[in-house]
Amino acid sequence: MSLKYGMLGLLSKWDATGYEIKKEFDSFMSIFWHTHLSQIYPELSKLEKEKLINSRMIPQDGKPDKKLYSITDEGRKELFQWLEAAPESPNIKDSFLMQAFFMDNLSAKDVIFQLKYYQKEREDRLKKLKQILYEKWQLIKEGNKFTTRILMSSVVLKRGLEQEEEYILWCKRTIELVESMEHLWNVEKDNGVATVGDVTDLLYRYFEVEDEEGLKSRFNSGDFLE
Amino acid sequence: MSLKYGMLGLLSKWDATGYEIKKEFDSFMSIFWHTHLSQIYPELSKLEKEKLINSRMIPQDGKPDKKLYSITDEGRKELFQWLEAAPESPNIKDSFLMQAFFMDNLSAKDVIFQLKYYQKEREDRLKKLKQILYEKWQLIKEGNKFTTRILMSSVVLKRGLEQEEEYILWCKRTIELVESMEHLWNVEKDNGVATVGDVTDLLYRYFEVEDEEGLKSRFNSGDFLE
DNA sequence: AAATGCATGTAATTGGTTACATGATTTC
DNA sequence: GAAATCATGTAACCAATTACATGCATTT
Repeated sequence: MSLKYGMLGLLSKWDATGYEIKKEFDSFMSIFWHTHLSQIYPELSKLEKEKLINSRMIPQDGKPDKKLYSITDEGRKELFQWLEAAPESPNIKDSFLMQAFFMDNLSAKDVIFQLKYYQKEREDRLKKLKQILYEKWQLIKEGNKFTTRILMSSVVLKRGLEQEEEYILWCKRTIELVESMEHLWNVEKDNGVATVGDVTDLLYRYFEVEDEEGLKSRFNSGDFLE
Repeated sequence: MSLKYGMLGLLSKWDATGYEIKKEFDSFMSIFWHTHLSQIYPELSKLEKEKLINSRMIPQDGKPDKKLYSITDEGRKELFQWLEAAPESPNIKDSFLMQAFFMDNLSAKDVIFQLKYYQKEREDRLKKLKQILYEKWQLIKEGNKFTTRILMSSVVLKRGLEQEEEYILWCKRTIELVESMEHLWNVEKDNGVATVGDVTDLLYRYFEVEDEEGLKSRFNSGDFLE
C-alpha cells in the first residue's frame, strides 16, 4: 500500500518517468523502501487510470522516448490524506535475524562467518548512504536554502545512518560474544552443560549492564500490570 | 521465502501445531517476522507434501482436536542448508519513514503529532518485548543451563531491544528538532527563505557533531573511489 | 565483443493480507 | 451477554519478485 504513496510523494515534488522514480528508490529512498521497475510501471498505469497522475510523451534523440508523469490535484489530496492518517504499526521482516535465531545449529566458526558476511553487507549499505548524503549536502550548501523539505529528508537520513551504524555495531559485539563463548559448542558436543553462572560476566558486558539488578531493570520496565 | 525456514526452525526445536507456531511468531519472533494463521496453515500443508514435516492428530477434550507437526530428516537438512547459505541482503520496508520523508507537506504541529504517535507505537512494542524477555530470563535462571540455543536467542533479543530503543530515541530527538525549527514552516508560508547558516548549530547537535568538519567526516567516509 | 545505461513494458509465480466460515469453552 | 482463547481451514484479493521481451547508445 505504501509504494503508491511513495510514488505520489515523489511526483508531488517533480515530474518524473518510471525509470527516474526507480532511481530515486535505489538511492535516497533505499533507506526505507525498495521496489522493481516491473512493479512501478503497472502501478503508474493504475494511478493514471485513477486520475491521481497524468502523463505526456517526451521524444528524445539518441535515447528512447520517455513518458513523463505529473501529479493531479486529486493525487495531491490523496497523498495528504495518507500523510495525516495514523502511521501503520511496524511489521518488521528481517530474514538475517531469523537466520541468526536458529544458528545454534551451526558451529561457532560458521556463526561468526555469517555474522561477518552480513556485517559487510551493512557496511556497504552505509557507505552507499554516506556517499548519497555527502552529495546532497554539497547541493544544500551551494543553494544555501534550508527548507522543510530538506529538514524532513535530513531526519530520515539520520535514521538511515543510525540504523546501519547500530546494526554494524551489533554484528561486531555479537561476533566478540560468540568468540568468547565458543566453548559452549564443545560442551554441548560432549553432552555437558554450562551453567548460567559461567557466562554472567560476559552477558552483563554484552547487555551493557553492571549486574543482575541492571539486567533485571533492563528487562523489567516496572510496568507489568498493563 | 523466510517464513518456510522460520517454521522449519521452530519445528526443529519442538513439535508444534499451526496455532502454536503463530503464537511464537507473535511473541519472541515478532522481533524479526510476522505472519497470519491463514498463511501458516497452507504453508504447513505444503511442507508436509514436500515431506519436510509430518503430522499426527491429537484428540483433546474440552478443546478442538489439534494437528501436531514434526520435522523430518529432509526438513532438518533443508533448514541447515539455509542457515549456511549467504544471508539475503537487507530490503527494508519502513512505511513510517516513508511517511516522514514527505511530511514537509504537513504543518509542524501535525509532524510532531505523527512522530509522537509513532513513538508510542514503538514504546508499546518495546514494553511487550521486555515483558517476554523478562519471563524467558526467569526460566533460564531456574534451569541454570546456558546453551547455544539461549545464546543465539539472547543476541537476537538484544538486537530487538536496541532497535526499539534507538527508534524511540530518534523520535524524541526529531520531535525536539522539529519544535526548534517550527519557524521554517512560517517562513515558507510567507514565501521567505531560511539560509543554511540559520540552522547549522541545531543540525550539528542533531547529527551529534561539533562542526562542519564533523558533519563532513560523518557523511564522507573517505573512501569514495570504490 | 560484452556490459552497462536508457527506456518501456508484460507474464507468470510466489508471498502476504483480509475476509469468510465453524464451533466449543472459558474469562470478564 | 460479550469477548477472548483454542483450533482449523478456504477464498479472494493485493503486493512483490523473477523471468521474459525489445532495442539503441555508450562505455569498457
